[in-house]
Amino acid sequence: MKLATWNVNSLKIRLQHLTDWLHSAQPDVVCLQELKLEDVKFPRDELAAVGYASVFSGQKTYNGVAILARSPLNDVQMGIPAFVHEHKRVIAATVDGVRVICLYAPNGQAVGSEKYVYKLQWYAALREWLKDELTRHHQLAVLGDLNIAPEDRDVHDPKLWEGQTHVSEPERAEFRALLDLGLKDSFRLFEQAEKSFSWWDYRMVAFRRNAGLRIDFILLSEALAARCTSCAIDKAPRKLERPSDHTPVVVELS
DNA sequence: ATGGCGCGCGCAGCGCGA
Repeated sequence: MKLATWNVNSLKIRLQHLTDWLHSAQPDVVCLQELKLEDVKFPRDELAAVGYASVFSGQKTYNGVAILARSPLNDVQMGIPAFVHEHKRVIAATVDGVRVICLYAPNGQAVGSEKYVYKLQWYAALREWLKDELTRHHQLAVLGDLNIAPEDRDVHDPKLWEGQTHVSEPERAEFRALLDLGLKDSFRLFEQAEKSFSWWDYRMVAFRRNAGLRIDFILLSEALAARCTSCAIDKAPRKLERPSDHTPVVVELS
């Protein structure tokens, strides 16, 4: 079973990239973020035509999350139950016995800003919810754009980023709190190249300079981590014309 | 190196992302 996450930065613009990638990568489950479209505009039929069922929670212009799967998606839940908010950042569903949670974490804008405070509140609510979810679902995967670079090795230039959002200590503490629930960062279960990133700024030819961050993750419960045989970042879609600024992360489970 | 990009909205230029 192959699970993937990809922040597409507008599904409307990236639909062709997505369907091409589904064809070449052959994932069983894909979590998408930053759809930037209303549910009535979600390309359900186009995705069904290439073999994927979908559940989605979108809104105009901002945010928006979806799960695609080749098997039926059951017990769909949108949002964090105890954190009611208009932002569409969370969707969950069960596929082939695996509880799949798709997340688009708040950006946080700048340390100390209102949006930063909201980001930390969102993470506090997420942590409590996932703690509960892990008692209900043995086989649980959390996939998405978490907007935190957990360690300095996940940052192209830690000195440049020092004290910025995505790397601040309270954000990193929230990431570690997810690991403390028993979730594993699947990427770090395996040997990886140095300077492996999942996002690169559109500006300053950042991709060519590999000036990126690793902020997209697949976290696995212990039962799923035991089944995990690989985790990789697929940089190919970032090299296309008009790419998303993020690229897919993929795990394989036995 | 402090923004140069790319998106949505909507028709000019701004908010936002990370």
